[in-house]
Amino acid sequence: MFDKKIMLIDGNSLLYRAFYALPLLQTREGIYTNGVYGFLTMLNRATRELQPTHIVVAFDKDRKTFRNDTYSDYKANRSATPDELSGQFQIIREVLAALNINYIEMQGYEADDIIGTLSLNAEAAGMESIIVTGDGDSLQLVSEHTRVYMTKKGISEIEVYDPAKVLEKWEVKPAQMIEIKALMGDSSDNIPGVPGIGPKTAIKLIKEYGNLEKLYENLDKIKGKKLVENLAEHKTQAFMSRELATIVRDMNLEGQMDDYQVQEANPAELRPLYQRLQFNNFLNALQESRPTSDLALVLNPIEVGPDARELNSEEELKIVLRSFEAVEGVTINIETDYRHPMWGKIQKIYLAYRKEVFYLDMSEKGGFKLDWLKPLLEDEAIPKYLHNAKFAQVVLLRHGIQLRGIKGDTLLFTYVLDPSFQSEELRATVGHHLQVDTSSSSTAYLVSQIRTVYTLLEAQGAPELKSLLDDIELPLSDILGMMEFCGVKVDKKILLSIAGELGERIARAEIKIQELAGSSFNINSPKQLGKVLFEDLGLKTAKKTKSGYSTGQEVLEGLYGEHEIIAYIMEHRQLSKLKSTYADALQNLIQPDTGRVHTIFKQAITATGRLSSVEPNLQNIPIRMEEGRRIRKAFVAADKEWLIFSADYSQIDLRSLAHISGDEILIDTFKKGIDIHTRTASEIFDVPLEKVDNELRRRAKAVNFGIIYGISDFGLARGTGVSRKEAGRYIQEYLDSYPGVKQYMEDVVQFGIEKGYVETILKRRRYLPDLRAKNKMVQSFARRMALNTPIQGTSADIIKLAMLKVAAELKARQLKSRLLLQVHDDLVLEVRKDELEEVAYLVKNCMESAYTLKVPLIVSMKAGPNWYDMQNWE
DNA sequence: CTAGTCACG
DNA sequence: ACGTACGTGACTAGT
Repeated sequence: MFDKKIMLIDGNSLLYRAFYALPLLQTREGIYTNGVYGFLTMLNRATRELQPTHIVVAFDKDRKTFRNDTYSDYKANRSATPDELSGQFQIIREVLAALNINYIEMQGYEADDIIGTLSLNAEAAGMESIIVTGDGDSLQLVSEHTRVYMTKKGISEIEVYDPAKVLEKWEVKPAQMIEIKALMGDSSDNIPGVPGIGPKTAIKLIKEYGNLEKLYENLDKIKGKKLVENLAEHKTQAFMSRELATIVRDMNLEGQMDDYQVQEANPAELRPLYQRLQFNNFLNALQESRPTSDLALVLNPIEVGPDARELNSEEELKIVLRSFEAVEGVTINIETDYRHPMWGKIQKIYLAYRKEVFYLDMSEKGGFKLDWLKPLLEDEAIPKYLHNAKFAQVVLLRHGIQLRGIKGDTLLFTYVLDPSFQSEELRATVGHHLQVDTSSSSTAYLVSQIRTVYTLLEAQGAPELKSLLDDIELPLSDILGMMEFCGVKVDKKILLSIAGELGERIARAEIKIQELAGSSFNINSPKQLGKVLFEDLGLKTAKKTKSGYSTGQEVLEGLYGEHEIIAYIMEHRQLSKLKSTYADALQNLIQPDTGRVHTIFKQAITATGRLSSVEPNLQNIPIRMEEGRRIRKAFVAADKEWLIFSADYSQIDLRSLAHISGDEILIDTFKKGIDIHTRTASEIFDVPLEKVDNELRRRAKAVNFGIIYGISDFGLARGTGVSRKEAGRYIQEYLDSYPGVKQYMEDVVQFGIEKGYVETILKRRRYLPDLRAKNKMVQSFARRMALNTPIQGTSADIIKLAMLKVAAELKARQLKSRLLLQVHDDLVLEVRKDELEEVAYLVKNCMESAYTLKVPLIVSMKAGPNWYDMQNWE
């Protein structure tokens, strides 16, 4: 008896759990797979650990696949639609069929009911049951021969419940779980319970009285007036809740227990399925392994090893290094205590060579000297593989070590293959490409897999992407590393004085605002401000957000004439933004010993190929408004010998568009050096160039922006202030005037629909599966991205090329001047005064010749003692 | 940890 | 009928 073991899987809860636990995973064809992947991983793990003789998966048939309350979370956090979750249920069924695992669903019943019935039948047949689930509903089924195997913390941990464990956690017998639920309810299952009763009270009451009947018999003995009232008032609801919570255990199921015996899977069916889902590791397992059972086909045992071997002395290291064969290269990973290369202290270094991983304790007590590694790190001839090489490079630069011979970077490789993949984490990257659950993998294992991932990607990446990686991103990474290490000098005294002044003005505005409002409140709270404006002062409400009145700039501008207070609020907003984000925050990011701030340029974040900048973000230092622009006074040159120098592309996005679209009029305009917005105004408003006034030019400028962004009449109306209809006419006029652009817009969308991605001049891709979405809104979002990405991305490509040229030229001429920042169309350098002329000439040249477009690239330059006081330079 | 707001290209 | 301009990061309030 009880030597047979049936595994009863709650398909809904498990897939649901997996879906949320894993980052949204999508194949290039747009099939969502994270839920399926997580489900299979859990199935594997459970099978491996439990060794069942029988398996069944149960699905709900009458219940919605997800709940209303969580749907809104889901919508807010994930851009997926419900279709994509239910789509995954269908895929699971297909996979289960190929695995020859039975699944059951029955109209009018939930998965729990099927499981409840089967576990009872199993017991009668002398079998042990193990229920695999992601939620606690089935705890009531626990008995001597029925255990619950429940996933926790997403899917990474597992807890096994037997009667003792239930008692420990819930202080009652498994059968009493329904009484608890009857009182506390369960919003996810739409069980109301009794209001005001949560788990604590429910447990207390059931522990004392055993069940609802006894509880209500003794209602007069219960303490707490409100509690008794609630219990009395909701008596019917409590009993109804209990019924809802009770799992059916006597369904009429046709199958015999032995129908569910573990069987051989069908590789011929599995293979195309895994291919379509891009489950490469499962696929490999299919091809390579000589399966001992069907489940070995899905199983991909989590490899935790190899364990790292610790090296403690220079001698040991030398012996190991001697065994390295230069050509094969070595994998390196550096861990710091804080994830900023200029602030963090090195804690551990991992080296991996072939199958071995070595671990160096770099903490104080470890006593390992970084200098011992210097010969290895600086040797150009030893190829090195890293994940985020720039981080290691900058950390090492701080210790006077030049990391040379970087051959591969899995972060950048992952990015060029698919810029939408969001994660800088090595763990996530390895998990993503090798399709293994790395949640419990050791760092040593992850480091050992960097090389594996790199080789895998080399095998599957298109050649033009490999070239984008090797010729652009990898060398650029080195330049960005030097820029980060160099940093920009920031004068703390200037920031302090600006902050002081702003503080006073903010205080004055605050007093005035409170005077006018007649109450004291926090102006920085949109919620409180909305109340004051629209309730206390009774201003007419224009726009709403999810959670209340909108108090954004646009709304305030609309209210400008309505009340005196508005002007002060706008002033307060502006000033407190400047103070908190710039004047105050920047001070804390100055490195005390050098007086410089060291941003991190994120090279693998944006979907279009641009860089981004963090800690601090130096790509959004104010410039448009004079008030904020003054912040730039604090960004100063190193000393009297140096200048801040800035060179920016004029209209680079529109030039990219001219090139990509080949539109004759756009090309003509740029070739003749005519102001582009004036020309556009002349075209769409049908007036001669010299008759274009400021207002017409302003509108035309907005139209040009609209074109770049993937125009819509609504958006343009907002940008210009004209009516939506009027905006629609502008667009029509524009497309008639620029037929090349119109053609481009049609072509790029068509290309995107056919290939699944759009691309830039350097063949950088952005996958847009949503172009084929059924949901119109989702689709038109994707359409705008398809229109914008080649333009923005091409401009990003061009300035990256320019940076490579500039850096190479500065180095070749052995100039001391250096790149500091990139702000999308702007390069900022720190230039020695005696090099100014040469540098200006060289930078202009490199930028203008970075890539030969069908139109000229024009660069304008400025120089000065700080980032504010700049004079044009020619 | 999210939403609202606002700084930049 | 829907509800939109593209791409970022940081701060604050409030759950």
